[in-house]
Amino acid sequence: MSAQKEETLAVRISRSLADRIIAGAIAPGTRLRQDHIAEEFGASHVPVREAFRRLEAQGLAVSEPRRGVRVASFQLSEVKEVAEMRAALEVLALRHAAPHLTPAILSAAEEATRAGDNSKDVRSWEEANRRFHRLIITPCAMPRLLAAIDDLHAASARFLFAAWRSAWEAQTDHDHQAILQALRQGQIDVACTVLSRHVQWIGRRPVATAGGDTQDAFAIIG
Amino acid sequence: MSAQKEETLAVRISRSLADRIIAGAIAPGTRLRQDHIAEEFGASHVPVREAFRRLEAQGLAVSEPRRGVRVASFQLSEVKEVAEMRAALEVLALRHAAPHLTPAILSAAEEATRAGDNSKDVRSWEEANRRFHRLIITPCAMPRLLAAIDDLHAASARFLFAAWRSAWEAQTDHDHQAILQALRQGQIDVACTVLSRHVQWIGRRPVATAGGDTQDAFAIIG
DNA sequence: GTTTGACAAATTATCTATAATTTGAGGTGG
DNA sequence: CCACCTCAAATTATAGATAATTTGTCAAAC
Repeated sequence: MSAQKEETLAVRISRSLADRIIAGAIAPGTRLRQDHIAEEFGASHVPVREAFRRLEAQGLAVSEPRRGVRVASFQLSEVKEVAEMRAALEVLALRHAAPHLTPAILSAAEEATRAGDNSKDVRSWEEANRRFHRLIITPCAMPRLLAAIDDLHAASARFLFAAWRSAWEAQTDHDHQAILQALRQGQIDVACTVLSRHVQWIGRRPVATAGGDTQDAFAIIG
Repeated sequence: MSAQKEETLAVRISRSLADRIIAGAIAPGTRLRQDHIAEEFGASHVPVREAFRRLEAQGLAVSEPRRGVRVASFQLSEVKEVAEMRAALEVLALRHAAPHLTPAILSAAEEATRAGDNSKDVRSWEEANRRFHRLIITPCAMPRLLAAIDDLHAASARFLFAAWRSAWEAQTDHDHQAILQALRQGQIDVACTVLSRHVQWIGRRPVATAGGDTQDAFAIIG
């Protein structure tokens, strides 16, 4: 057993909570009670509080002093903000990564695109989509930039799952194909332009609220 | 007295440590020992550990499980990375802020430029420079974006203070003036172009190392 | 003179118990 | 109905204890 692995308890707890928040398993606004969570993980409150600070930094939770920590809520304006930040940073990353892209990386990215097109549910589509984006930008070798983009992808996924919790129909991703084609032909500017537009495409979808009426939900589809 | 203010002890500790790390008062690589710091602040180790997680998220400290937390080190590649990220994100922010800029904001920014030009030391120059940049982008009203830019400014300041700890000679900032002029004339594209080049200008300066020889230090001057 | 090994000291990471403060809920009285 | 009081629950923080691990020292061996 063991599997202590070099990982601290706080990291494991924060990752586990992050997964649930992103998946929508814990609703926005829900209070995260340290003692309950500590009990759930068989831990004390100390690592739980550390996990809270990590979630806060990722923008997944908000802390009000003396009033505890809640799952962060989000609105349309935040979806737009994240989309534009992703566009700016992913384009920057792609420009640096482009000279280091190999045929092997590009075919792995193509495989990820196919996996996304054939996905039966949102979760596996999101996983494939994230894999595609990560593959083509990782060779930029800019750790701070990549970490920032990862956090933005987490936020994106949260929006997506909130809107498309069920009822997902995959469609072939022409943008991904266009990006790959441009990269293969060395047309970096074209690839960057398509990528920028791609991640800023915001889908809309009517969703039933708790009150019984429907209201539009928005998410980044790319 | 009191001044409990709505702030948690961990926040105060992390801010205090962040200031010292940015100012270069604690050298890169230095171990941050929780019990020592706890004693210094008259606190216990729990809020200190929370402060560490915050510093980690800001990129000012790195943590190795079971081996503690160290002040993050940095190299030229990281200076470049931060400069490019700042360029990408500040341009995005400026585009959104531009329509909301008022004459009052622009004259406050002009005042900040003058304050920078007349600064006698790096710290006050950095303060004025940061004020200028914050002023012209704050009206974008994108909290996540502004928070990300703030963190990048902290990293920038760290590079700057490491290279120009003493011996600072101020010079009139023509870029700031050009940006303001373009904004006044509604030439947003021009302002963005100048801003992008401006924050990517990396200064170089020979600095004496502990070993006795000199080596070049680099920093973002804008 | 290095290198190795053993042992002591320091440090991290965690738990448990406890105190102080604050929030929020509920009930009582005006 | 609203104001106010009380009280339970939760957060924030302290303190002390413990196991595991890292670090540092010092002497013996090569």
